[in-house]
Amino acid sequence: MASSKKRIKKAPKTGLIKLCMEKRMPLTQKRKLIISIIEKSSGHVDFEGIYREAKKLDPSIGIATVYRTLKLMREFQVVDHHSFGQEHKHFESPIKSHHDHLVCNECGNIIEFLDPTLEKLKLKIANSHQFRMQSHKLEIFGLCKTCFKKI
Amino acid sequence: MASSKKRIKKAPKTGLIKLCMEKRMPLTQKRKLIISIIEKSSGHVDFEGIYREAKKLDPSIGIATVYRTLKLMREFQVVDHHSFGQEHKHFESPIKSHHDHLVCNECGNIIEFLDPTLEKLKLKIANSHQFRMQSHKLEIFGLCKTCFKKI
DNA sequence: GTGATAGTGATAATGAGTATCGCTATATGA
DNA sequence: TCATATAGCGATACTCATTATCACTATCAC
Repeated sequence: MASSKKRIKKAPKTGLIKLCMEKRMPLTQKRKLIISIIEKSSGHVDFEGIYREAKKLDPSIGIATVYRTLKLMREFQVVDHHSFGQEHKHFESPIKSHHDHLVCNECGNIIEFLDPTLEKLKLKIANSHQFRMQSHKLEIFGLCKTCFKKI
Repeated sequence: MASSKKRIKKAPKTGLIKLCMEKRMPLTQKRKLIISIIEKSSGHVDFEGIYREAKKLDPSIGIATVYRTLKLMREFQVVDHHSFGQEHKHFESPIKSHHDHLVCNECGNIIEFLDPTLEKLKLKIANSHQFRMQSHKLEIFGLCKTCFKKI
């Protein structure tokens, strides 16, 4: 019967853990471990990376705990997650010229637009980072005219 | 033994089918059906929508054929597919302020950037469509400095 | 026609993510 | 200090979208 605490209530710890406490997300040693991994990975980590690192630091940790903690963190809005892959794919003819999208969070409707200033700016930004642009994608999420009126 | 042709070589058909022929993608009746569904859906369709419509127009069509055709079309670059969901999630601390991403297609590295002009422009575009912006995401894909030099 | 080959539908397999279950650790109260 | 309630845990069963497999069919070149 060691004294491994599962529910921690204090400890002013690092920024992200502090944020979790402020948002009243219940913390445990395992959760703190996962949180610190996300925080330490100064840029971006995917599930695989988090799980591998967590397993290394605490081999007893289960895959479900990592998934659960990430889900919990999303619910408490203490992580952002970006997706660079594809999930809910929409197909369209490439005969149409390039355009970007306004996606309504309420009705799911998609409005296409093309803004020449924006296109130029994208290229300018890439160039300023000595980055060779091949493709690009901008999505603006929010409420369309109709849904905004309803709410 | 009806005369349902499976491999079509001519017929100057619609724009998207023409594009397929130009790119030498082998066409069949079933494939043409799927292609026409994508083309007709003037905006965006997801798999579910394509399959439902295809099944309605030709109940004998199998789910595998729809998946196969879409995959083939991607390989022949005759469709664009956008994803508004999330697949390969990257997690990061929200303590960091908003920023966009340059994603290297070669090494997978991600460069963060923030451009005030861009941020203003996003809002301006949303407003011009009477769209209430809640969040937004810009990703520029291409080659980072290092990978560009290598190639 | 005859074989060779590509396309097809049904279905098995895969894999990421989630739900379930029995067990453990913690907190609270007597 | 012990008892009980409850949250968290790991293992694993399960789900569901997508892909691979397989036996069969249609088409093409001859």
